[in-house]
Amino acid sequence: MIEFKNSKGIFQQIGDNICDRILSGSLAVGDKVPSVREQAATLGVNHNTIMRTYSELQRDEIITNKRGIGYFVAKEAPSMIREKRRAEFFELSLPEIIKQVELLEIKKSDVTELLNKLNDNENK
Amino acid sequence: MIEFKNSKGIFQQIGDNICDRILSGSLAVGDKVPSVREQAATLGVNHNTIMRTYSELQRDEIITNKRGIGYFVAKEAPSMIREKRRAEFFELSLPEIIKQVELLEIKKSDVTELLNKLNDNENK
Amino acid sequence: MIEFKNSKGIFQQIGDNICDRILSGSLAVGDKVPSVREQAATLGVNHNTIMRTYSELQRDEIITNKRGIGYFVAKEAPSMIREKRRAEFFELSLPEIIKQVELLEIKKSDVTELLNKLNDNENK
Amino acid sequence: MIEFKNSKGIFQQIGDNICDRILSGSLAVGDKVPSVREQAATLGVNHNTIMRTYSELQRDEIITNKRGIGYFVAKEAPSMIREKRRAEFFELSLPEIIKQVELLEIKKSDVTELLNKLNDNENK
DNA sequence: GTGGTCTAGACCACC
DNA sequence: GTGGTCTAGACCACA
Repeated sequence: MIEFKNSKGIFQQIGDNICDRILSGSLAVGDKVPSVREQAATLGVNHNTIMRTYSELQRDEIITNKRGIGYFVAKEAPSMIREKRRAEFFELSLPEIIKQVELLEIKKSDVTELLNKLNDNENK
Repeated sequence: MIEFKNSKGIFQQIGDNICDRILSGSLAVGDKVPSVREQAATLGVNHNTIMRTYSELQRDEIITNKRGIGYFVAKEAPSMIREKRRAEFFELSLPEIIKQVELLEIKKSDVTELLNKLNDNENK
Repeated sequence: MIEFKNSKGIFQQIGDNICDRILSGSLAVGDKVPSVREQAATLGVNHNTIMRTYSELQRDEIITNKRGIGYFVAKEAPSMIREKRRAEFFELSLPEIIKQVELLEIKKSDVTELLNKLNDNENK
Repeated sequence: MIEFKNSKGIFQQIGDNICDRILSGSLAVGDKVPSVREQAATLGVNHNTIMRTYSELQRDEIITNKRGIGYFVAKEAPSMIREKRRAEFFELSLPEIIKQVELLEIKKSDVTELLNKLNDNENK
């Protein structure tokens, strides 16, 4: 799950992963996130790396810290993450995709084919 | 045009830029690309940086080298670039987009709206 | 061991040397290779030179990189090296030898004499 | 015939080629070698490059210069070239090949197969 | 501590 | 003039 040779930092990949789980509901508001040591052991990573991940998530008010007990998913976490990501999506990701499709003369059908899968999801 | 504080390295941005120019036809197959030191002076960067750019472009068979003369746009450069970028698109960009659309519950209409512009391009 | 006036670049000789050590087993799969700067200090060369060596070895999938930790001998390294060198042998070295033997009218016996030593190896 | 991206200099490749032709008899002792300008035009190379080739061949007493007339294959050229190349062959090329065959565990049959072609040549 | 990038400047071989 | 390699030293991000 962790790509050691990715362009993003490992601490960031882990943070993204936690955000993903919060969005998908696999980590609900108020849930305790794995402890630093536990998380480090699970992922086979230095605990300093996890510390940085949690520190930044806390700074972004996505998790909160109760001293001596652990970190917990903040009340507003899902909406904050969704807000932030939507902004990134519409301002960065999507325009880039559009540009690529035009420049590379990619067939619309190749893209819509994959989008149709999403239609099914919306009907769920 | 070159962003010095981008996440991508300068040498890579310069390479991307050259690829763009090849795709757009501003640099045609067989054309001589600016000499290493000339390019360095033009862009205000070190010649080693350009060397790295050119070396990687040569490795990807986008430019070729004639000893003592310079670098030239390779015969298969446009197709190589297109192929490389398409691979990146379908393997990296698009899956990421799909994932985001699902996770953020973005409306299909918001995406298709932008795709419709591409229909126009196909009719050209 | 490193020849500074050789036709091959220093960075390449160092790479060849590492490959030799992998083939001979002195560097085993999964082993950490010396850190860039440590290696540089050991060999008395610049760290950029080692960076180039390691980058190319990584590109050839002979070593892999774990961010912030170091470089490690890749799983498929020995077979990759053997494959690469065999290709070089049959495509470059051997044809050159054949050409010389023909052109110089060298006696077959002079060559087979040395090849017979190899018979012994095969019987091992 | 000329590889622009070879490790050997172009001037050297051209010289090697001329030596090859002298060995094979395609250029006989006393023959006039192509003029600098003619050779340059034929190979699509700068005439300075040819000048360097001829200068070095002259220095090695493989060709001689008659001012205003041209360059000619020297009397002792074939034997000199053969001598030089044989030395290189037995001291450099062959030992390297032997080393490779052992290290890469290349089958003897793969090598002898190609050597057998030489037997046929010897019978000519 | 690790790698990664860039600069500045030097030196070389080749065309 | 061209590319190519190496050094020395700096700065940064990441673990």
